[in-house]
Amino acid sequence: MTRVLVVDDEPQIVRALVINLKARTYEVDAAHDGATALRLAAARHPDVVVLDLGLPDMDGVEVIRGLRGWTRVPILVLSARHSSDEKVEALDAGADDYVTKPFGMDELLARLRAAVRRAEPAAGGEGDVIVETDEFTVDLAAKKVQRAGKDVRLTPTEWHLLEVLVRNSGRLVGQKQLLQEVWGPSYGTETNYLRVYMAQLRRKLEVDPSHPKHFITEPGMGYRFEK
Amino acid sequence: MTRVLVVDDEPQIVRALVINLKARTYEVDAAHDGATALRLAAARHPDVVVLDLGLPDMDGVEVIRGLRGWTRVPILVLSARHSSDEKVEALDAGADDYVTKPFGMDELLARLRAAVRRAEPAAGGEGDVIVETDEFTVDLAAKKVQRAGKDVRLTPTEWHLLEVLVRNSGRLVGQKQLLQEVWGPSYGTETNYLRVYMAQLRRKLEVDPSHPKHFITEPGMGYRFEK
DNA sequence: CGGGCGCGTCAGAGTTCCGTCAAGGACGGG
DNA sequence: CCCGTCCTTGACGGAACTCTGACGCGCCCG
Repeated sequence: MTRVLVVDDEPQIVRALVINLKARTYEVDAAHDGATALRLAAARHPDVVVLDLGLPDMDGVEVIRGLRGWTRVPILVLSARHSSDEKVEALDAGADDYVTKPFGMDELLARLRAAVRRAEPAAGGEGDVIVETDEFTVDLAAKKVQRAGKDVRLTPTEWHLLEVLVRNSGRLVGQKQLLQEVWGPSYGTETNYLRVYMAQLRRKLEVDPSHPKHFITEPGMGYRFEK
Repeated sequence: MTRVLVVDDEPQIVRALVINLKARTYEVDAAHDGATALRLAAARHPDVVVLDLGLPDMDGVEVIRGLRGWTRVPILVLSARHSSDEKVEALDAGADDYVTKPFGMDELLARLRAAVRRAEPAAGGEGDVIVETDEFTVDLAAKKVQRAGKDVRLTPTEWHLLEVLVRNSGRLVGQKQLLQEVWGPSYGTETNYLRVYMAQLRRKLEVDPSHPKHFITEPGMGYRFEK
């Protein structure tokens, strides 16, 4: 199910959006200020963010930057300001779309669909995205891992970590990036989490967990997944 | 360079767009009807399409569908019609954005930048920039070095040093600059660090480390990386 | 011819970083 | 209310990395 984060300080707008979105079977989180928005985005990993620029605690553009520091989630800006400069600033800060109030609900929903659609896995059409190694297979779409024909049980955090690594297959992923993508932007330094969960993953997926073939440590830099 | 396909039947609008885009160093193709647009898109593979819905030969939405049949190129719709239904139809047909005429050029360009930006290689795919020599290859994005088909292990400092040299491929990099970029601004004189780590790099990457072909010392000045 | 300088090489000391284990706490389901 | 699962946190031994000093070599210049 698609998860939407709605950020606006006007309760009636939030209410209208939440009702309309839930009616279309979106999952909705709501925040009424920028700090909450950033926290919720980190905790819930929405598929799209609807963001009002006029927030009580911080500039909307700062929220955009805060998000763009660690995620490419689509951001649909909502604003009462029509000036061209405002739009340009928001878009260049990393927003995906800009709608001025008052807005038509139909149009907003269509723009939201467009934003979600284009964020979907690129090579659409064919079957699921499956990454294979000698010893196990990862199905990114189905969120399933198989080893020797049997499903492997992963906890949410383990899966999330695996997902980031597999999506960057072959590339080195910095520990800061890993931490921020899995645990959220404020967890840039808790490298002990990484150590614990990498060990879990290796125990569940590697033949010889103490001599990993696929989850490779690059000391001082990060980790790398290799087929 | 980014290539833009402009589709509109009003010459003055096309002219205004072409001038503005070329001034910002975009490469521009123009079409004045739907059939030409589809043909040009196939022939030239633009990075983004700016499409007016009101075309003489076919419905703009049909053009969108025609493009979406085989490409995910961003489509930015331009239209004189303000009705919500029109927007929804175009967006659901596969358009990425919808701007109503008359439009502000600044805003249009910002939306265009946003569309191009998010189409950029996410982090998936293979398309990394790779620097090659006879004996080894350096993948800057993946932080990966291969030699004779096998991965070479580099420590953070070694990698950092290599990165600076490769990014300045062919140019001389002063020792002060190297030291400051790798070890920090306060390390302008510790040239012994350089000696040690250059030796490591050569040992790992050069065929004959004592007679380097790629990591060349310029006595008294600095070092140079040569393919 | 000899001394100074810059560079390459080597090996050891010290520090940082990583894997592992285990215990405690939060949360949800039965 | 209890129990199981999952996340967090701390501690520790060992491995990897960085730093540092010593030495030899070639080159330039006195």
